[in-house]
Amino acid sequence: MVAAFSTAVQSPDLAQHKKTLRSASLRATPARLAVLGELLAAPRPLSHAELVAHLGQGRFDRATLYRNLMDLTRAGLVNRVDRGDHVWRFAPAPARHHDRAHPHFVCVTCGDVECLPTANLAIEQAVDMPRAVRSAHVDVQLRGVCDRC
Amino acid sequence: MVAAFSTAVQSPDLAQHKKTLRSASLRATPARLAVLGELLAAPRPLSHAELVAHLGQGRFDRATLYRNLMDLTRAGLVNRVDRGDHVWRFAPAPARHHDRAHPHFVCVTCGDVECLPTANLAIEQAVDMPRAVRSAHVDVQLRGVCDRC
DNA sequence: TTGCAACTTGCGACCGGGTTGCAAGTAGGT
DNA sequence: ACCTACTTGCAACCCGGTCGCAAGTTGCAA
Repeated sequence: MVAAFSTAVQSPDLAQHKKTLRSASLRATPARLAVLGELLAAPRPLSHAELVAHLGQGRFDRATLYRNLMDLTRAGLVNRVDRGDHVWRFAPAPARHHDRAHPHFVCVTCGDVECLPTANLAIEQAVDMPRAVRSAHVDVQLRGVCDRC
Repeated sequence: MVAAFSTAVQSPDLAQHKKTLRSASLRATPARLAVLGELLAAPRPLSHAELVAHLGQGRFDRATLYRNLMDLTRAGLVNRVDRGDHVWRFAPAPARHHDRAHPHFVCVTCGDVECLPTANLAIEQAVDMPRAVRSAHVDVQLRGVCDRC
């Protein structure tokens, strides 16, 4: 009964996150749910250290949090980004529309990544450019300070 | 006389590097000259660890090499770049033509940075884009694999 | 509901890049 | 040649990132 009760009162979010994990073939463990929930609730990408500060107070080990971040990243539920300060930050993966190439706006202050519409960028080709550029095999990043920062 | 002799036979490069350092208000110490020479001779940006491997064999301390890399970077003679693998790499600063904005091609494999002509990139503006993009306060990076890699 | 294999966790330890304090040594202007 | 400010070597430290292992959980299947 205790188990049944606690299941009944768990927040809709928690149930949703559980589904998300299971559909990614990941077990829904407390640590995993906490990590996912924390990342989804955070206003910006969190570093491993920040996550440890939030969830590590005797609740979860830093190695556990680290491995969960890796699991979520490998599963594609979370993106690992580098703001440029040599610290990995983790953000929930945005809705999948990455099948088609498009430029990204990367905030150099908060590390946030924003997708820009494909139509808004054009590159004139020239023969002396790297092959990767000519064949459009590049990730286009506009790096600057976002509106919030 | 010994001093005079060794000065006489020093390579043209060495003399040039000495000038470079002095014009940047940096003392021309052996370690500094070695670091600058190594970076200029290298075909690609070197990490601190690589530099230690090349020059550290009993010749210079890793802290010394580290501080010299920092000094050169601060002085603008060297650029510190991040390939994305969380290791700083140092490359001699290219001839200054960075007064006007232009896109960069960053090789995600070797870390090399190449400047592209301004005219070859055009960004269509839209009202819902970040202010930084609209005001062109962004560094445009095309990230891919360069021709050599 | 129970059983069990596979997966997770906590702990402890390690690694390596990056960084600093301090005392001894050196570059270079005068 | 001299003197001062800048450099060096050494030794240590910090911290993010990782891993091995034994104990604890999860969730499929019976």
